Amino acid sequence: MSMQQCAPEAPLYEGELIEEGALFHALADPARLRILATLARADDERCVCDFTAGLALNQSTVSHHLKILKAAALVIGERRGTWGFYRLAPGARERIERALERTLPVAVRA
Amino acid sequence: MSMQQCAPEAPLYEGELIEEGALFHALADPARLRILATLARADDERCVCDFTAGLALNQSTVSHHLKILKAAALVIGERRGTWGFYRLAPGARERIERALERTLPVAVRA
DNA sequence: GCCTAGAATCGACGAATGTCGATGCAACAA
DNA sequence: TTGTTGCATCGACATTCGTCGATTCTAGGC
Repeated sequence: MSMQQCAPEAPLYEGELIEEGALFHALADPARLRILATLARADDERCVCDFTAGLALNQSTVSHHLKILKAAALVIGERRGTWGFYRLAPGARERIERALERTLPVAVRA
Repeated sequence: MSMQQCAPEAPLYEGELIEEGALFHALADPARLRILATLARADDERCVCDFTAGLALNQSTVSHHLKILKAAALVIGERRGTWGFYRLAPGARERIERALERTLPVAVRA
């Protein structure tokens, strides 16, 4: 018996990471990332019409992506009059960073 | 005319963010996140059999997820003898952090 | 040689996703 | 009132995704 052994019983990381997966899922689309990147660089809010004009996508598709980002609590939407305005949700980046930290902690050695 | 105005011409963020979206896509599944979390907490590599045993998934499904993580350059796989071993790719976390930084930069005000 | 075991690949399936066109809705303009 | 405009919602479609069973491949053990 000279065959290389694999450790007899090595358990997996216990966490389910379901919420983390859902959060990363909201980031798994270029159009949504571009919306987030625009909002992150805006001083304040941005009009929905900017996204429908700037993205090469149908208006209903843009609305669909905004809904997903809102459901993930990454953006906050508000309607004033005829126009809709969106802004980055407070702590959006921190939530992503924490999800990443729970998955791939910086402290490699505990 | 008292209607609230939306800025006349506000361009979007220029980046395409396609690669970033693909990277986040690889993270958009709890099983893959759990594999990554396990590898990140391992001193070294882990046997594939640990994942097939620990995840409530078919062996072919686990292999499929490992292939996706490998294609995203988040893990490195090696086969020695009968067993397969995977480890976290060097700089995996840094690549994710940079993708996040390109999307939601920390420096809110340029 | 033959047989076994771990892992990757293939084929198929249902479910979810991204996209669009059409419709609905709310608010303003005339 | 009627008409218009911006956005959300609905219905449908093709594509992708996650999952499984079966098969293939490689490497050891006999």
